[in-house]
Amino acid sequence: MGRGCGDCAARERAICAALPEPVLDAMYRMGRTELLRRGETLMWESDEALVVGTVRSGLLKLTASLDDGREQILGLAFPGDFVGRPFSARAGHCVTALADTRLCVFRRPSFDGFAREHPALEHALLGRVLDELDRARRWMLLLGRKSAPERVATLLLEIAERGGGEPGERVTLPLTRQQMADLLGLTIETVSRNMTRLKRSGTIHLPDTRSYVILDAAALALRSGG
Amino acid sequence: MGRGCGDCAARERAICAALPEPVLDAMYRMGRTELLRRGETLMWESDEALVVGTVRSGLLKLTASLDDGREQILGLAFPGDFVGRPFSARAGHCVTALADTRLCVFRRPSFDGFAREHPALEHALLGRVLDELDRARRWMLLLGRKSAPERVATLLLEIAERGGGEPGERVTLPLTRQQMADLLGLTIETVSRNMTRLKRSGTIHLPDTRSYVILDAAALALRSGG
DNA sequence: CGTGCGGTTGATCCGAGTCAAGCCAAGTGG
DNA sequence: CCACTTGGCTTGACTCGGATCAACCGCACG
Repeated sequence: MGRGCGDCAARERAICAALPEPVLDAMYRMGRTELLRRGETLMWESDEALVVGTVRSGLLKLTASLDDGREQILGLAFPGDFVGRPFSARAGHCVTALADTRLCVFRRPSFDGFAREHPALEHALLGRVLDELDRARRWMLLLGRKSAPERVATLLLEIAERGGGEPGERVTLPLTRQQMADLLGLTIETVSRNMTRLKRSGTIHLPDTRSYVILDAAALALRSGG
Repeated sequence: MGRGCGDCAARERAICAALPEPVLDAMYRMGRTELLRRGETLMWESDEALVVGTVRSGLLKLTASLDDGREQILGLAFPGDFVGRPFSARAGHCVTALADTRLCVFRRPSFDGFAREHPALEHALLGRVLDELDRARRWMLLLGRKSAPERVATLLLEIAERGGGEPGERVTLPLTRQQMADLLGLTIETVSRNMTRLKRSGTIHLPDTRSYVILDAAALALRSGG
């Protein structure tokens, strides 16, 4: 696949879907495949953002932090998701791998120029960013107004839904308890306590610490607060 | 100015800036001026979103709520800002006037089609939505991790900055205490207490309940937590 | 084997929520 | 003119949920 990241870009479900062939070809030549090991960081909150990219496999977190180290996860990037901040020098958040992750990476200036010349790409990007904004705003409601039990219930439902499995199926949890806490604006202890509370009430089953089964979806939805 | 909202659209600083004349002309014909009185709502969280628009004058809030009435303000829309959710049937949030507001409104389906045909418009929109996403994410850090005093300090700095006046200038506060609370994920009492605490410490001055003067910007920045 | 990491659980603390009272300025109606 | 209401705001007393501090478990790994 030469210098670019051919089959990588070609298989992106969101950004590249619906792009005409010649546009895709040109994109191939711009992109490079990059491997990010668990824990490594693609870009920093305060640095100039030199790249954008799409996730091929693995999982990334976007985070922002306060001076004293308090951290908030702003979102996760699953395979197919776009990361980085086009048209701006600063991303405003860190991007770090939660698992070994393969990316298709573009230098930002080239990507910006390319996007400006290809409305189909900008249209796809716009749809993607609008979805992301919706998700961020729903999360603002959770962070601003939901109680700890509601937050945990919401997260479990969301992940189960995102995975798309049958109700009653085993869901794999791609996050540690600490990462759940960082996503929910809680502490690890509070997350843990609420998980065991859900377990004891028979709402969920916990085969191991990185997966769960929803036993009573209605009860979980009730606890999620709407 | 006929049926459309000619000078309205023409003067939007963000969406229409950089659009070529013929595109603007076509947009004129699509848009309608609408007046929203303080407290009236343009669209509801759960309803189908039939319109999008830009704010000419006044102030709007975007909100989401839980079943039991707890409310979170997701953002404010000042003159020039775009509101609504293009390319989707559901906005996912309410849009309500905090003051009497004039809007330039477009039926969503027409706007969507028009945007698809005019890459310059989609590009402008993309830039706007990316900024909005950045802002939402910075607010997620506040909601998830900042203490009440930090939240209040952050808001006062942000509004002062957005207004762009000199340091030491009187800043008019476009929000009631309740609205500040809804924005910060706090209660009205906590906001009030922290305002008086800042006043007593000499960090700010409060000429009346709807304006303030920053006396010690450094101290305020320090209290905002980074 | 120990060591470290992720997770759980308990005891305690504290910050923000809740409940309640009261202030002040701007209506409103007699 | 005054009496009364209303809405926005402040303040105090108290409660409670989630943070903090600390101990401990279980397991993978050198």
